[in-house]
Formats: sequence, C-alpha cells, structure tokens
Amino acid sequence: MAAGRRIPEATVSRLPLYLRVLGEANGHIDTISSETLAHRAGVNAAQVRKDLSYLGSYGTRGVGYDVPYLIRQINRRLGLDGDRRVAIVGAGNLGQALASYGGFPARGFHVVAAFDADPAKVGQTVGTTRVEPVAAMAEVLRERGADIAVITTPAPAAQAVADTLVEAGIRSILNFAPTTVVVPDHVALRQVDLGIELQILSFYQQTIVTSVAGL
Amino acid sequence: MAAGRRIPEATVSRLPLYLRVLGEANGHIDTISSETLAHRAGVNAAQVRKDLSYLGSYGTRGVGYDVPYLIRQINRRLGLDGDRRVAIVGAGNLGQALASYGGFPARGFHVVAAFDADPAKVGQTVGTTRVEPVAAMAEVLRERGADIAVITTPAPAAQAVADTLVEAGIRSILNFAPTTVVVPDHVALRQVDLGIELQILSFYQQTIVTSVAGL
DNA sequence: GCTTGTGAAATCTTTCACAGCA
DNA sequence: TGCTGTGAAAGATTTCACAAGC
Repeated sequence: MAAGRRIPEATVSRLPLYLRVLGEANGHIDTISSETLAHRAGVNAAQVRKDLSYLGSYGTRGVGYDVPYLIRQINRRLGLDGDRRVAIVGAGNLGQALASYGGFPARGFHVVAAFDADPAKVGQTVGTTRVEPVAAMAEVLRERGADIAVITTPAPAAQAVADTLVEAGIRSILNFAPTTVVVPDHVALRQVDLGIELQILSFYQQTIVTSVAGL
Repeated sequence: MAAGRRIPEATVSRLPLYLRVLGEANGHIDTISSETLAHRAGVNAAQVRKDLSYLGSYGTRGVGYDVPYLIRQINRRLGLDGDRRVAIVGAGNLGQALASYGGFPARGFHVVAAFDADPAKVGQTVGTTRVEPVAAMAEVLRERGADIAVITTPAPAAQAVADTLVEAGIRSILNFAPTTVVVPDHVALRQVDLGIELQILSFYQQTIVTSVAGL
C-alpha cells in the first residue's frame, strides 16, 4: 500500500478510535500489536493492520507498533496535528457540557467562544470563556479565528445560526440540534442525533459493542 | 424481497434517519416519493427504495409512500412501537441536557430515573424526575422498570456504574463517558464519543452531510 | 406518465492466509 | 519465532436500469 494512497472512508472512521485506544495505552506500554489494539478497539486484527497500512509501514515485524510514533502518524494523516478553535452556539445544558468537557483540550480542540440568544446567559462563564450575544457572532468568530462551530440551540434556531456561521466563514459545523440544517457544499457538516442512537440501541438488544462517535 | 427478510445493518442504521424525515413531513404531506425522502435524508433514491423493500412492499407505484403508514411500519420493524423507560446516571450538564431533551417523549423514550453520586445533586429535579443517590440505583431501577440506561458520568466512574447497571438487569446501555466500558455479551452497548465526531469532521473539511446519531 | 420494487453489475469493505522481515 | 504488510477471496453495500403496476 504505502503512505500516499487515499484512505477509505471506513478506515477514516476507525482511526480516531485507534487514537483513543493508543492514547490510553501511551505511557503504560511502548509497543502494541495489531492483536491487542484490535481487541481494545473491538475490531479484527487483520482490519487494524490493513487500516494502518494505508498510512504507511509504521510497524515492526515481530514486534508491533511503537505507540507514541503511531499516535503522531495517525494525527498527522488526519490533519489533527495543529490545534483547532471551536465555537459553541447555544449555552444551554448541552452547550455547557461541551464547553467544559475535559477531553477536548487534550485532543487539541480549544473552545474559544460561546454564544446565546438569552440576555440572561450573556456574560456568564462556561468552561473558560464568556458567553457572548448571538448578535455579535460574526465579529467574535472572526476576532478569535474559530475553525469549527458546534450548534447546541433548540431546533427552531438552528438553521438561522447555521446561515450566520457560514456567512462568517466557518467551514466545519457539528449540529446537535434535533433538526436538519442545510449548508453550502464547501462546508463540512455532521449531524449528531442522539434519538437515533437510542433507536438503534433499542433495536440491537443483543451484544453490539460499537464505538460510534466520541465524547 | 418481502417482509420476512433479515434487514442488513447498513439499512438498520438509516431507518431511524428516514423516521426523522418522515416525522417532519407528517401532517404536511400525505405521500412521499423515494426521491424526496432520499433528498431530505441526504442519500440516494435507489437506496431508499432498496432499504424500504426489506420491510415489505409498502409503496404505491406512480404515487410514493403513505407517510403515516410508513412511519408505523418502520417503527414496528425496529421494535419501537412500545414505550421505553430510560434511566440517566450522572446528573451533570450532559445528563441534565438529556433528561430535559424534548425529542425523547415524542419518540417514545421516557426518562424515569436519574442518579448522581454527589449528595448536593440528590433531590434536585432534572427534566421531570428527581435525582436519586447512586447507592439506591439497583432498587430504583427495578421499581421503575427501566429498560435503557445512559451513562453521563466522568470517565473514572463509568465502569463501576456499568457493572451495577448490568447487575440490576439493564440490557441496553448508551455510554457517553469518554472511556470504554466492558459489559457481558447479553447487554447491548453503544459508545458515543463526541471527540471522534470532531476529529472526523476536521478531516472531512469538504461537504460531508452525514447523519450520525440523533439528539 | 410517474414511481416502486428488484435482479444484476459495480463498488467498497472485510477477512483470509501467507510471504517477508526483525 | 512472532508479527507486520498485503495480494487475493469472500462478503456486504450501493448503484444501475428497467419491468411492473398504479
């Protein structure tokens, strides 16, 4: 295979999962086999080897993969080596949960702004930032150089918020509002719907250990 | 194809998405074509037809699918016709966000219990229930007949909580804690990791409109 | 005429199995 | 000897394209 190849989508969706397992192993062990990594990630060892082979030949036969080195390679290939600046729109419970979520800084995601339409919320502190009024969004986003926006507003507000974000130059949006938003083609959008998670869980009443997303 | 067949996993993961689109259309239109449904769900029309064909032949040629009827059929096939009783463990911001999330009752998910280890939180009201102490978990779960548990605790507490839930007879667990928990084979587990969502979003800086989960 | 339902083709993904190297 | 890297086989999923039915 070798380093230059385009990575299949299915592989991309598993790499962050490997990253999590590797992060947990890092410091405890120097080297990890495809077998162990696969077991902890809940997938097949051949799959791990094939997935990693799309990045290049970073393992050592007879030994395994060097943990910190592999972490760096995956991060690099996923474009996660630099830091990302995240803005949260909607300072309700979910917005606050995300703003103060400790796992973000460790992965290079920094919450640089939070917004809310409710004047009572403006000025409050969530995580490490102050809540700003939605009216100031375009200006604040530009000032602080936000890369990614997370929508945690009620459904009726979501589309208008998305429009404003796109106008302000945001290129990646993670939408938690329980409604679909429409964005232009150059914007990456991921819709996270917990209702759907619960429905799928209900359907699979039997052992389906699947890592889906990643709080 | 016809009704009796086993539904492919990929189809199962899309049915709740169709359900959401259909729910939004219901009341506005009587009938929907595979084309329209596909467009709103962000997938291909042939895919919608193939997916729905696993449920049986519920469409009408030249017309489309009857919206309320199709909703009932999908719900029935996913085993979502009855109500589900949900318990939330961890009454922090995320737990509170879920407890008061309006989309749950509409989909038949009722939050019947909430727990927290912090004595200061016990007795508070989240959504429509009172927060109970973690020590009372087994008893309260049985009393209220919870089917599904959602873990929204900090990472270090997650495994112990999962163990208690399993002992108490819970068969489906949705885990939001940023760590993997291990459960016996008869328990359905879904791990939702927002960090992974953000990482994948960062990688696909170009138009990828994907519905993943469902808040 | 319009839209479903579905075999068949094309594509993508996973798994196997083993040669190759430390 | 042990474990990676990878072609090739097997399996799953998606897309095509069109006959069938309203």
